[in-house]
Amino acid sequence: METSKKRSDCPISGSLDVFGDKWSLLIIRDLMFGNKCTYNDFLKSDEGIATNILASRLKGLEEHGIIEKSAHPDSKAKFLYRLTSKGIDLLPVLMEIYIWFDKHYEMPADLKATMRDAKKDKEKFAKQIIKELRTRKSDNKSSS
Amino acid sequence: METSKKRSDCPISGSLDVFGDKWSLLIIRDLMFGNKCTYNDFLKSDEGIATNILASRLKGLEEHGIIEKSAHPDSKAKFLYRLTSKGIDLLPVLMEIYIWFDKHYEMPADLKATMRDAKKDKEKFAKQIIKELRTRKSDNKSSS
DNA sequence: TATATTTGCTTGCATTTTGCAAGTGCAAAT
DNA sequence: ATTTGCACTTGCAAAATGCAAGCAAATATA
Repeated sequence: METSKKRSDCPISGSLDVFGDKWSLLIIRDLMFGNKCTYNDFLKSDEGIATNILASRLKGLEEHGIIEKSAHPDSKAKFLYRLTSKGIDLLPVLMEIYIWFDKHYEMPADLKATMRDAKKDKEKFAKQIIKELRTRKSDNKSSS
Repeated sequence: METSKKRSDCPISGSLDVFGDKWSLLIIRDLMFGNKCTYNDFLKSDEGIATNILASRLKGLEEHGIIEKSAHPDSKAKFLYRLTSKGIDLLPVLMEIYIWFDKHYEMPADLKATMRDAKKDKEKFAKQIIKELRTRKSDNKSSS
């Protein structure tokens, strides 16, 4: 299971116990930037997460209070996964990873412009994203 | 081995392919804040990394250009591991993880004061750390 | 209304990664 | 000359991951 014991008191170590695996941060990315919010949305991501792993990661993230699961307004067969405010607070971490990657690797073309914005004024960029995340709570278009 | 193929073109995914496991970021932490620089230094960290895993992670981080291995000035039996500038560039990522953790969990007492500083002026804090990392290249006291 | 499809999973099993203990070779200290 | 320290490697058990199939409830389709 994913309710593992903590390895030390170190904040980095403790954080890794929450999202330090190959998949959790990708789910968080999908929720934050990918406009994804259902199980099948996550399954369809480019990296190709296995369905059992996805289930276990969603459970873990929920247990750690990073995401929350709720009824989907469109259908009883669906569920809505959303970032909690604790999850949204990971935005700066994600942003710094993007910035690091941008500096040392080839950035996908469609992200280059966004990255320029983000680097120009991190605070502003973050606020914009957070605003979108909040408004997304009320509306819900799950079109690809 | 650790020369895994990339899962997608996504920067988050690509970054995780470099340091997205349970141990790599802890090694980077030790190099960045722990004043550690030898194999045994890393082995002795609180989390208790297994020696074979440590070896494989060091190899991976070196292959990815995050750290570099060199002769230890004190002894031919030792090696010196240091962050490259690419590795040092991960400082903002680490800092944001600390800040996130500080907000949502109990911070170890000895880090609270440091965190206050870091949050007050991130740039300044980062520059200070980087400065220390650079000067550390010339000197080298591996006392605990 | 009956059937097919979608959705969000679970289960079983093979493969891979991890963890643990022991061992190895070279350097350095005693 | 022998022991100790350092940086690993090796072998094997345990755990995590990946893959394919299955499954129940809800919804769409005929």
